[in-house]
Amino acid sequence: MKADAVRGHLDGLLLAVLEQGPLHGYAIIAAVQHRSGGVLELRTGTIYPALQRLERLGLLSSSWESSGERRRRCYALTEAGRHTLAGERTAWSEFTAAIGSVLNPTTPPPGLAT
Amino acid sequence: MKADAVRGHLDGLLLAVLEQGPLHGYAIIAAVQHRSGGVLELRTGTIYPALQRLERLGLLSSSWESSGERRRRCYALTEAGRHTLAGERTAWSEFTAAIGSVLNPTTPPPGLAT
DNA sequence: GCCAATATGTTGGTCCCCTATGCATACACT
DNA sequence: AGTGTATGCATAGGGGACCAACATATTGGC
Repeated sequence: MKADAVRGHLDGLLLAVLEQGPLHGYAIIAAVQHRSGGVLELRTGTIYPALQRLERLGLLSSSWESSGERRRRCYALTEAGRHTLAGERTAWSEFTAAIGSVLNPTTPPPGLAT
Repeated sequence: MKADAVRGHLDGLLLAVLEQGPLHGYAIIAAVQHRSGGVLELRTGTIYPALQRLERLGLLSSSWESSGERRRRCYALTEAGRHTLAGERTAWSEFTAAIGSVLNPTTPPPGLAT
């Protein structure tokens, strides 16, 4: 998987892994990597600005968790985030359908048993 | 479909529509639009530089078609292009599998009958 | 004391596509 | 003859998004 692959789909990934409960940045990286079968390895320089942006947009809310442990900024999905996630899923299926139908057309090239 | 959607997948689209025969730039735009069900509308400022780049890479070869008509630069897949196209298709399926498994995990969220 | 793992963040750079623009030819309509 | 529309190729400039690299701090093992 080329390094740049998630371009344009990062927001959906972040929202999706937070659907099942709040996580902090480092754990989000691990969650995405795990759920993608080890394929997607996000960088800190990628997700921290993205998380801040999503919080600015009101799709996430954050809080510091410091009790007994190392300080962690935990992000949780807001209602708006849940709604946006649903939209991202729809957009994803439309996107894959569009690209897929060009890349692998259902109309086969001529020449196989007419 | 957001304007920027094809980012990172343009090469595959161009190679794919040229698989069934040579086309010129304007026809490539029409072919992509048609095969995507009208969803993907590439711009000339997008594809002409891309076609030149793919030719530089040896994946396409071009020739001017001027006989009796308006001048057209027709692009055709080379053997290397055909090979790259196969790779793009593999990469595409890996890509969709990776993003899809994060966006729509097969492991459902806990709380539905065990 | 040192190093690895955990954890959050910023900075600079690059790539890639889009918007906007320009130019040229063919054809229909008036 | 002039105008408008469709066809056709091409470049310039801009911006967004992600990455690589770096900076900092704590925890725990050796």
